[in-house]
Amino acid sequence: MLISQLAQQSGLSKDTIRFYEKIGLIPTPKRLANGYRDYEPNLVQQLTLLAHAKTLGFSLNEIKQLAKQFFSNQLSPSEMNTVLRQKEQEIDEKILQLQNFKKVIKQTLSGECEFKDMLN
Amino acid sequence: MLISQLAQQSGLSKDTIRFYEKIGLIPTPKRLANGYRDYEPNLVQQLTLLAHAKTLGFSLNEIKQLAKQFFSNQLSPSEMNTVLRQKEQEIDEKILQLQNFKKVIKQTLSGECEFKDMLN
DNA sequence: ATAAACCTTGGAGTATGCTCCAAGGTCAAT
DNA sequence: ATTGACCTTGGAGCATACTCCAAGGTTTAT
Repeated sequence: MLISQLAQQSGLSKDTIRFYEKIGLIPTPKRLANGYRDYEPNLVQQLTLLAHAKTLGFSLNEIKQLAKQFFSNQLSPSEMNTVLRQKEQEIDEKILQLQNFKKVIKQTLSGECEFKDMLN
Repeated sequence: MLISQLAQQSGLSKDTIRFYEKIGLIPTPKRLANGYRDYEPNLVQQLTLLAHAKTLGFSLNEIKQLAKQFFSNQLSPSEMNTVLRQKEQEIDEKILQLQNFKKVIKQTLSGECEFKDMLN
């Protein structure tokens, strides 16, 4: 799979994909005889997951560290468990914050919001 | 309320608060006779809300536009309703993505994850 | 009246995350 | 064999969001 196709299917730009490779966020792909990058099709899903993580407020570095921890095999099963449970908790917090946002929006919809002086 | 106190209570730095004022994200505060900024205590909650929005992946510009739309009074009630319902939907999507994340984490916890080749 | 702890402005610098060349090689079609 | 559509690298440039001076004014405490 060439980079254009991967770009098109993942929704990321070719430059972005090469940039992610440069910073070690995705594995260096195999190369064809002519030097072109040759991607595994499953990278589409990985990039999609990555893009979702970004819209959820995770930085590239956080994503990188997270993936490293997950797949390094340098963690004992119990350490791995701890990392995952902790991440699960962070995600639960984000969900709570979003639900709180929804509440603010609903209050605004029903005219009960007291944040009207937020802007001048 | 002086800027140091606001910084301390909101968890943002003084520079960040002044920066947010410069880009019009928060109202320009009253000034004391000596020129010092004098903040309303309720700005603490607004800054906290803002910080939460940031960790949820909203950019300062999105937050600004959102707040503008909400409080501009240039929207008819029905337009306002449309904006809010749309935002509510975006939030629901984020919640779904987070829940999907949790699922991936749980699969990893139980050893069913197929993303092990994500990093080299 | 001098120090310590506040505040002000303007502007420079930094980190992150792309985004866009420029210069050149490859490949398929006409 | 030339056009057009791919690909490569390296490096510059850009938007966002701070972060950190420098130079100076204010206030309180000794």
